[in-house]
Amino acid sequence: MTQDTATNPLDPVILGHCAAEERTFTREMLTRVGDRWTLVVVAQLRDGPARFTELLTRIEGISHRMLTQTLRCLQRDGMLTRTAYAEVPPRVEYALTPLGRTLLEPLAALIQWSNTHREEVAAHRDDFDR
Amino acid sequence: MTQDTATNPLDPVILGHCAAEERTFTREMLTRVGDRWTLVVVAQLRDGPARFTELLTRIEGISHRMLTQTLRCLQRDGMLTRTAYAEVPPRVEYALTPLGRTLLEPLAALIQWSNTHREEVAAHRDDFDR
DNA sequence: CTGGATCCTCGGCGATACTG
DNA sequence: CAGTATCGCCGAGGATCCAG
Repeated sequence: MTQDTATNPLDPVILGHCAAEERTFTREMLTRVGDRWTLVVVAQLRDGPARFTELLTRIEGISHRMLTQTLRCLQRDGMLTRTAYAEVPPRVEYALTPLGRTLLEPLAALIQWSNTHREEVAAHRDDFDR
Repeated sequence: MTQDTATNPLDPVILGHCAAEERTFTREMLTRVGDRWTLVVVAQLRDGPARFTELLTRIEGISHRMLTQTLRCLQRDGMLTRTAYAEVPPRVEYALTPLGRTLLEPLAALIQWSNTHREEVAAHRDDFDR
């Protein structure tokens, strides 16, 4: 490969100087993180497991359908676990896995960025809209 | 618990313990970063300015319409500059601003994460789909 | 309570045609 | 060459109903 592709992660992934699999996966992850509910769900599980209805209640605005879908997606990727208890009525608990937690760290950096630059961006927008 | 809420950016932003403005803006930024073209455009400008058609050619799959839209969006936020030269035929150059470049840093962390954990996630998926 | 399946709407995006 | 406006399609996602 080219010499510096290893040093800056942006080069290989975004510019295409790497395996198609990696590019695809990275795009997929960015899309995930950028979608409406993934992060909210993950954040809700950060301090401990929660049940389905519990999440549905706590997360304002999410629909039944999207919660299911988001949970399945995260579960499939090994970001969270689903534990069904054989009771009536059924009880299901979702919990973040260690892998799921590792994602929170790089995300924090991005969130930090947005907090730091919010006003600067807002100023640019006002200027542009004038 | 409560004491470390200030140190972990995830708490205020995602969990809602902060100003609505900040939450909204953070969501907006995550959506931006997660959309199909923003990062690709930014990456293309990383090594220097480029013209409209140049970008259109280099970025495989992007439509005329989406390139315009993506560029306007980034320009409005002060992430890039648009310079039109009074010539015939017209020439317009787009260039990343310092603000735009600062965004690349936290993004690299996320991209790094996806590279590191790609195979692990893939394994989970295979397992789940079985 | 959990979660699948179905229907239906709405908005994003590509294609295209048109201005400066 | 660069950019806007219009149209039409397609799919994401909400509402709802059914099942275990």
